[in-house]
Formats: sequence, C-alpha cells, structure tokens
Amino acid sequence: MSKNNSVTNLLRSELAKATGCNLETIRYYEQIGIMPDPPRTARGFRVYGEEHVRRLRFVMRMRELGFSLNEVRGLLTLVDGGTQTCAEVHERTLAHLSDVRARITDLKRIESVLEETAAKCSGEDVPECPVLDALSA
Amino acid sequence: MSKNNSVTNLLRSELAKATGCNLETIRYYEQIGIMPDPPRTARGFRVYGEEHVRRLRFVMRMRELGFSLNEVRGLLTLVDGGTQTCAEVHERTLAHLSDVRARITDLKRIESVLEETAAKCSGEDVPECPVLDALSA
DNA sequence: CTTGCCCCTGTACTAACTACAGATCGTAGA
DNA sequence: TCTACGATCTGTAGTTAGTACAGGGGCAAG
Repeated sequence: MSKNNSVTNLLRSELAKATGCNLETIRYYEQIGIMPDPPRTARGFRVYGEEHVRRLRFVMRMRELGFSLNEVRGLLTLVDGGTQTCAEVHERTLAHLSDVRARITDLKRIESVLEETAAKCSGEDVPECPVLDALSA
Repeated sequence: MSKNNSVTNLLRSELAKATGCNLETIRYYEQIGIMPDPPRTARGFRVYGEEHVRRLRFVMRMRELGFSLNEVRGLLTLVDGGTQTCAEVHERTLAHLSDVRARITDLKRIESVLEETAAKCSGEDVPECPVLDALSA
C-alpha cells in the first residue's frame, strides 16, 4: 500500500511557480472542482505531485485556447473517464474551432468599421466631431 | 418655461423596444451613470425623450464595436464636454483599433493550433486520445 | 522574545449584464 | 364594489474567471 505515485512534493507556491499559474487561481480551481483537493501536510499545507502539475498545465493550455472553464471541465471528465475519448474530443475541438472562427469574423467586421471611422477624422482640434456624428447615426 | 425639448415620451419598455436594448440593461446603465436618470411621471414611471434614444443608440453602437463601458463613459464625457473632441476621439479610436487587431492575431494563433490538433485526430473511437496527449504536453 | 515570512481561511471586488422576488398602482371585468 | 391582471417599480442575487485583501497560525532567525 505504499504511495509512490508522486515524485515531486510541491507546495502551492511552488506549483504556481512551476506552472506559471497564479497562486490564488489554483485555490479557485480547487474550489470549483477543476483541480482535486490535494493532500495536506500535518500543518495543513497543500502538497502537489506530478499529476497535479500535468492536470494544471492541461487546464491552462485549454484556457489559453479559449475554452471556458465549463468546457475544460467537460474535457477533463473525458480524460478521467477514458471512454471513447478520441471521437468526443475531436468533436468538441471542431465545435470550439468554429466558435473561434466566428469570433474572428466578428472582430474583423469591427476592425473595418473602426478603420473607416478613423479615416473620416482629420485629427484636428475641431469641436464638431464628424466621427461621433457618424457613430451616433 | 415650457419644456419642449423632447417630442416622444417613451416608457422604459418602449425605449427598450425602440432601441433593441434589454429593459434591465437600461436600468443598469442608469445605475452606473452611463445613462442619466430620466424624469418620472406622477406614478414614478420613467419617461424618455429623443435625447435618451440617441444616447442609448450611441452606447449600444460603441459596445458593439467592442468598447468597454468605461471607454464608452469616456467617449460620452467627450460628447458632453464638447472640447477638442475630434482629436481625442481619433486617438481613442486608433487605440481601440490596435486592441482589436491584437485580439484578432491572438485568435488566429488559437485557430491554427486547434486546426492542427483536430487534424491529428482520426475521429475514431480509440480510448487513447493522441489529441489530449498533444494538448497536455 | 519578537519580527518576518509563508501558509491558511473567508470574504469582497471586478465587468456587464440578467433574473427574480415582492410592492404598488390603475384599470377592466364580474 | 370587489377582484384580478398587467405594467411598472425597487432591491438583491447570480453569472464567468478569476484577483485581492483581511485576519490568524506557526516556525525560524536575529
């Protein structure tokens, strides 16, 4: 019954340093169940192992890619469950991809409106601003 | 002393319908000072005029263009103040434009990562998922 | 022995709304 | 006249993804 599933024993601040994740964010992830409650030392300090590092890195990567915490939660249950994982993951990746593409399209529209707007303006110190008028219309 | 500065007298629900803005959002904008407290009827109902419609439309347009409520607040003080407006507006528009462009660049990076990731996956029902492995790494 | 540091906990704050509970008021129908 | 309905009003809480701060405990060095 010897527990040798974790090699490194990290405190919370060390996990934060190791992953680049904010200290408080780790606690937050534990509160909402994205990260498991880690074991504690006799003094009550959280102790993390390799598996926590891996899981947190995964979460951070997914967040970077724009997945919401709920989506990340979903992906994690796939990881944890391990059943027909690949097809599901593929599907969710594609769904998220189309989401990202929609946001890009949206931002491009905004970009061109802002470009037009800026072009209309001479940049001089005129009290009457054609840009504001254009935008209000 | 006759007040004829507003032609239309709209209730809140009518302002909402006229602008497409959510009813509750209007109250919220009043709470945070984006919209002014409107005059009331004897029964305490809010009454809006043309100037409210115009202002709310402006706010909505700016929000659509991705300005934060704080930025909108700033633009509104320029509108209200009316001093050296144009140069300032030009500047803020450009600042926001570069912001939008940065977000586009970011999303494009995410897009290509997701594309690569999805391409790696066959979409078959394999329990071991190369995508998840790739994403964790 | 006291100062400082690191850890702990709980709570409040952010943005930009949305939603719901409970009060009131005027009018329309029975 | 009584009651029900619809519209408005107010205040408060929930959402997402964290960040920040207040207050308490224990260990170690000076």
